[in-house]
Amino acid sequence: MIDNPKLERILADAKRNQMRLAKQVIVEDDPPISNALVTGVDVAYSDDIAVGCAVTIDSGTMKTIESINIVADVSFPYISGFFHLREGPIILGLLKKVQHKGPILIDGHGVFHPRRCGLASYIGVIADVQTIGVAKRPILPTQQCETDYGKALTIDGEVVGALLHIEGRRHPFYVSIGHRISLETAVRVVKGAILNGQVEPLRLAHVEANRVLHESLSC
DNA sequence: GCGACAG
DNA sequence: ATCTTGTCGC
Repeated sequence: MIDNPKLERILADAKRNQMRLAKQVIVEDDPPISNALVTGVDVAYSDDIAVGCAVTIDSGTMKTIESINIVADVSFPYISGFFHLREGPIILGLLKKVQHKGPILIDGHGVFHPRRCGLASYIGVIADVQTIGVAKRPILPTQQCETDYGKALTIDGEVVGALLHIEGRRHPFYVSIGHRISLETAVRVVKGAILNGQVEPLRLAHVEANRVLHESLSC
């Protein structure tokens, strides 16, 4: 693993990097969403082996347009608030192979983060792509307020995300701006990619990542 | 000091 | 997230 003093230094550096990147996050639609293509990214693990997968679908038909995957070694541990140190490298490598351009759904938070730079924002700024954070659980306590696009999540009055309640689901999705998109549009994009109570691109990426993982595990 | 804490 | 069978609930 990594010894404590070494890890402390890495996290201190990562914090400064996150605060720097947070200032570069663009919270407007840039560019405006022009088609129905949406990409979902997920990573599956077995010890230090990781399989990342990106599935692009047409949210109008819910059919897959493109599916890419990558296998890599990952040793950095998961630490809340520093998810990017574990999953960032593999997702960045994955996106280099993705052809279709359009909003990318990331399994995690965007600006809903202690330093306003969760995995989705990190990926967005570093790769200069449109990203949206979609998580199943909050990372920080928040307040709520009603808006035209649903319940917004706020921290000390600052809007950091939105709740997306789906019928038939016990818990809501936590949607937040990743990069180059407005919260209103982010919610609309995720909403448009829902199928059977699930975010279809993320579900497909999850299934495919696990399939490839077990496949490459038996060889 | 104690508990919480994306995947 | 992952290790894992049957099981509770809609």
